[in-house]
Order: sequence, then C-alpha cells, then structure tokens
Amino acid sequence: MSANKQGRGLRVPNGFETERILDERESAILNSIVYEYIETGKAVGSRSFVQKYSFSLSPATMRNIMYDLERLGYLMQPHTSAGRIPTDKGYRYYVNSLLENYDSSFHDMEIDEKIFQKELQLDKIFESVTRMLSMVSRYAGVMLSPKPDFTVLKLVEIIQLESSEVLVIAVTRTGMILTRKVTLSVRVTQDELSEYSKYLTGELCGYSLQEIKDSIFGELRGDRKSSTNRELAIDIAQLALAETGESSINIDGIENLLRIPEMVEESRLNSLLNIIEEKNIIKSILEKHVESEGIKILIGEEIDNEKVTGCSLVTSPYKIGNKPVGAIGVIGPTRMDYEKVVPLVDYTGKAVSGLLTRMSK
Amino acid sequence: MSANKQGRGLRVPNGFETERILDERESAILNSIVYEYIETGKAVGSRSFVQKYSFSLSPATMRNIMYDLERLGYLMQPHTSAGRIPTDKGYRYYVNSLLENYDSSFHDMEIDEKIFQKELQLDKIFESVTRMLSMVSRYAGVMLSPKPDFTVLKLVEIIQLESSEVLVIAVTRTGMILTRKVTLSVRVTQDELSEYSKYLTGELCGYSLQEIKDSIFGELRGDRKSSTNRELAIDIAQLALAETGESSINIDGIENLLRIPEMVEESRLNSLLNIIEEKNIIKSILEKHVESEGIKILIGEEIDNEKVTGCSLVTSPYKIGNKPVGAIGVIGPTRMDYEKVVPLVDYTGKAVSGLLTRMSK
DNA sequence: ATTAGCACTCATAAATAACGAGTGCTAATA
DNA sequence: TATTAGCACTCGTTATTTATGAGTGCTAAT
Repeated sequence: MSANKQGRGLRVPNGFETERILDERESAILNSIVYEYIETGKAVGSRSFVQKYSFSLSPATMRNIMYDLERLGYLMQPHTSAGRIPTDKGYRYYVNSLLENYDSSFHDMEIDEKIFQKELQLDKIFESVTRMLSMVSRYAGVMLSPKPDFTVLKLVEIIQLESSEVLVIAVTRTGMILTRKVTLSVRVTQDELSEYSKYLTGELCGYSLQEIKDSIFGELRGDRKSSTNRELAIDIAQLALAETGESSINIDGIENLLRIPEMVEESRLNSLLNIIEEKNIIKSILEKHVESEGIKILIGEEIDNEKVTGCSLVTSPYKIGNKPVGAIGVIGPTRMDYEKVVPLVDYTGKAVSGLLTRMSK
Repeated sequence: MSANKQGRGLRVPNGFETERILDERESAILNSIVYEYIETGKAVGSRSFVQKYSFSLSPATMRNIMYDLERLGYLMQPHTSAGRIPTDKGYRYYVNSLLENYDSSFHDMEIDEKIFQKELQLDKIFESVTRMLSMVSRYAGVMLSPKPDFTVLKLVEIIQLESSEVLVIAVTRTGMILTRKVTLSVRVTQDELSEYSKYLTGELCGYSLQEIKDSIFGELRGDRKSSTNRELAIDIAQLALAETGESSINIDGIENLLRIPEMVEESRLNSLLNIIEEKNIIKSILEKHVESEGIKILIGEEIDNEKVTGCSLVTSPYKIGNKPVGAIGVIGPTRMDYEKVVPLVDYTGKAVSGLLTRMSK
C-alpha cells in the first residue's frame, strides 16, 4: 500500500521524469487517446482502448504507457482507478500534431462565399459570419468587427437636421456607414454645409480614421489657405469622428454550448454565463490576436481569464488588403472537435479577408 | 380506500362543482398560496402554511379548502400527498387580483428617465431599455422596436458613392437613421442628386413611411408637374424605402433565466433554448400586443406556442404620441414575481412612450 | 362548519450491496 | 529488456433497502 505511492517499481528507469520528448509510439497513442476522448467524452481505459484501436499491445503495456504519459503531464485520472482524460497539455500536444499535418491550402468544407455575397450591408455580414460559424461548428461563433479606426474614408457628407443640429455621415471604403449627430453653436445653411462636405471629402478621402485623427486634422489646421469656414468644417468633422474608436463583438450560438452536457454541469455553467453576460471578456481576448498571423488555438487555462474555464477558443485574424483588422473564432468546450473547427475557422478567416478586401477595392 | 376516490364524503354539497365564484376567505387563501409558492418555490402544505400565515384555522380545514380549490382548477398536487402548487388558472386568479388593486399612477420604482436620457442614438436606447428591464427584474427583458413604417419622415438625402451608385439617407422624427445603397442604371451628378433630395424632402416630410409607400408615391407620379427628373427621384426613393418594413426584437438577460434552477431543469431548458434560438417566436408574440391598451400578462399556456412552456410574459405597449408603435416586456418562469414585474413593465412602458414622443417633437 | 385523530402516501435522503471497468504491482515470458 | 498474464484492490455507478417526515383524505367528535 505504502509502496504504491512510491513509484513504478520495476519501471524505475523513467521513474520521476516530468519532461522529455515522446517516442513515435507514445506520440501516436497520446493523440489517439485525446481523439478518443474528444469523440466519446468518457475517460479512456486501457482495455477497451487497446481493443477499439487494434493496437498490438496488451492492456497492461498500455497501462504502463499511460502511466508514463500521466507522469509527463499529458493525461490525468479523474479519480483513482478511472481511465485517463487529457490535460490541457495533452490537448495542446494533440492540436500541435494536428496543425503540423494541416494543409491550409486545401479545404473540402462545404461553405462557399455565396453565403456572404448577397449581404451588402457590412453589419449584416458580421451577423451572418458568426451565425455560419456557430451553425457549422455546432459551438459558438464569434467575430470582432474591424476597428473603424483602421478603415479608410471615402466620403463625408453633412446634412442639416435643425438650424443648429447637423448629421455627419462618413462612408468608408468597406461600405461601413458611420452617422453621428453634432450640435453646433452657430447657424449654418445647407449650402455652406455642402461646401464643407466637398472640402472634407477632398481632404480626408483615402486616409484611415486613425490617420485623420492623428495627423490630418492637425495638418489642415496648419494650412495657410485655411479660413474660418474651413475651421468650422474641421470642427464638425472632428467632433463627429471623435468617438468611433470601438470595434464591436458578435457572438452567436451560445445555445449550442448549452446543449453540451459537460458545459451545463453546474461548475462550468458559470463560465458560460460569464461569456454571455460580459462579452467584453471575449472581445479583449480576440483583440490580442488580431495582429497575429494565421490560426491560433487557446486551450483551457491558456485562455488567461479566471472567469472562463473549461473552454477553448480557435481564432483567426482577417485582413483588409495586408492590414489585419479583426478576428473571427469559435468557442467550445476544451473537449472540442478541433479537427473540424480548425479548417472551418481558417477557411472562414480567409473568405472574410477576401470579401472585405474586394469590397474596399 | 375506494371511497377515497369518490368525493368529499361529508363535504358532498360542493362535491363535483368545477366552476363557481370564490368566497372572500377562499380568495384570500388562494392568493396567499400563490404568493407563498412564488416566494419559496415549494409545494404549499396545509400545516406549515396555516402556521406561517397565522390563519385562525386548523390544518384540517385548510386541507378542505385546498381540496375545493383543487377541484375548481386553481391548484394541483405534483403527486399524491404533496402540498399544492398553483395551476395556470391559479396564477391567473392571483394576477387578476393584483391588477385590480394596482394603482398604475403610483410607482415607487427607483428607475428614472436619466437612464435613457443620455442616449441619443435610438438603437442604443433599445439596448439600454432591455438591459435595464432584465437587470431590475432579474429575468429577461425584451423590446420590440417600432416598425419603421410607422415613423414619420423628416428628411431625405441622396449622396453619390460611385458614378452609378448612390446612398439614400432617411431621417425620421424619432431620430432613426435609415441608410440604403441603390444602384442606378443611369448616371447622375451630385448636383442633380441634391435637387432630388430637396424635392423628396419637401414632398415626403411629415408622412409616415407607411403612408408614403401606400399612397404618396402614387400621388406624386400622378402629378402633372412631374418630369423625368422627378420620376427618377421617386424611383430612387421607392427602391430605398421598399424594404424597411421590419421591426426588430431585442432580448437581454437570458443568463438570469439560466440562474433559475427550475428553468434549467432538463425539460424546461428546451423552452429557453428555443427562445434564444428563435427570437421570432417572442417577436410574433409581442407584435400581437402592440395594439392593445395597457399591461398584458401571459401565463404559461396562455403564451400560445408549443415551443415555450413554463414561462410567463409581462408586456406593455408603448406609443409615439397616441399611436402604439412597439412593445416591451419581461420573460420569466411562470413562478414569477409578478408583484414586482408588473409595475416595472408598466412604468417602463410609459417612460419609453414619453421619451419617444418627446424625441419626435 | 370546524377540528382532532389516524392510517396512509410518497418524495427525499441515507445506508447497503453488487457490479464492473479500471488501476498498479508482481512475476513469468519472449 | 520490453511485454504480458494474473491478481488484489479502487471506486464510480446502479439498484435495493430502509428510515424519515411532511403531507394527505377520511371519520368522528365538537
């Protein structure tokens, strides 16, 4: 009994190692165990596993290997004398193997861009992308819209609502339409406003909101040709564009997660409620990955937020031209079908990039 | 034993009646039972109930009364030898009593309009109303936005995007801003478009979208002063305003419902998922109540939709001026704290009406 | 009409037992 | 030396049993 707790007895050679490279066989077995667990959701035991996967090994040997993998931190037992389930590290190993063999140039997904094509309104596109992600993956789909700051202005128009209230409309190359009411302290006529509109469109067109706010306004004000009229036009534009900095987050398909028994399991449910309640959590996580290249996977604790546990996130940035502007992703349980979700997210990211790039010509 | 099933024995006088008016005492007791059940969520038994509410009655008498109330359809037993819980009819009786004594002119709710005031953008108002409803009630808040069709146009502006693509902007009195891209088959200049804008604003201002679509366009086309230019302007407006018919539904606070044990209880969970998944269910229910006056309460089966069970809906329409245009509401379990929710919904409905009316001047 | 008394019901919880898939360790085997 | 058969042991799961107690309906007395 006390000897039990001491170590492996005969297998003392690898006794207490906690870090080493897995050999071919161990690697294959670990991946199969994770795969099996993802499929069944039940702790994987030696006997049935050996049988199901037709390893030419006895259960006893399998147990020894599992023991090693546990020692190395890839597996764990929910309780003594249960089978093994993957740890975050185990999932990570599995996912890395997956990504190594993953040919991102080939997808036989059944999505095609038609889904998006018919939507001309940009915010409708965001909705249908998240919806599609959640429907195909059967988990929750998320999308972080581009920061308006990064989109390039195409046109500014000011129209009069009241004698001292105007509506500023800014259209971006991607077709996003920003509108904002501005209250003026002086009275202006619609004709003057039309003048301002032309002036502003001429000066601001082709620059991103970011650039405009950072420097263009300053340059314009410094211009010697400047007049009080132009000053006023700039004032209006500056007021209107001041608060356009936020990108928005879209989440769809939470109901899919509620259909997964292990997510509703009391302790995990809270994670879910937090995600629904505070979308900002997900938002800030996605924001970190806008700038990174290619697909990223966060497993369990790797989502570095104590309010979200037992979840994984597969995410991909998307670009307009060469500039990464936003990110999409799928949220599911740690025990997620990565093999299916990874290509989905990867492909969708590329499709969105292509679409937005084309839209902004 | 067999006599048990036959009737009341000594109480034969009321033996098999299924419909009659409750006397004072029965009424008070029924209401107290429903109240007690709403508070505790546990079947109400005669002994503890008599004690807690200090009725000067013995448990046995209470049992007789409960027996009668059950016969009359107000109460039921989850199983033999359990206490009683209200049926839908029981809740209905309770709620009716509540509404009889309800003075809608007095609220000591702690909400004031400041919450909405700072929001100028209309769609932000919808969001903050639903959020507020869900936060105060601790259930789910819903809001049906006005059908754009009912809102009155204030201004139309057309601006050029490409040589053959224009953006039509319509501003309503309530401050809603509708934008829609229209592709033309002919080329026009911005100057012409400005002309069109003035013409359209002059002709359409003051009419609701509904009126405009139904008759104004027709009248304008019939006008003898009509010209090809004006025809084109009308074409553009008609295209742009064609598809603005839908009101949208906002739901917030589903997470509150997930926190209620009885809602997550397997069988009920599906109701919830349906609500999340198909917002149209709720939408069509609310739409039925836009035109009705004052607060409406739907209890359990009264929500006539087989996909939603075990839920109640408290709803109130809201108006712009005298015209009912939308509805707000709270969704919760049948066992809902009606006493708190009714004034909340009532008051909020009035506040929203006031705000929107003022906004549209 | 009300109530005390009583036998009966039944959900809930706790205790017990049987099952079986799983484990780790030892000793034999290729 | 790696593999495997064998075995005692663990422990979650399921089924069975056994209280417990709040509740009931009915009868008979007040």
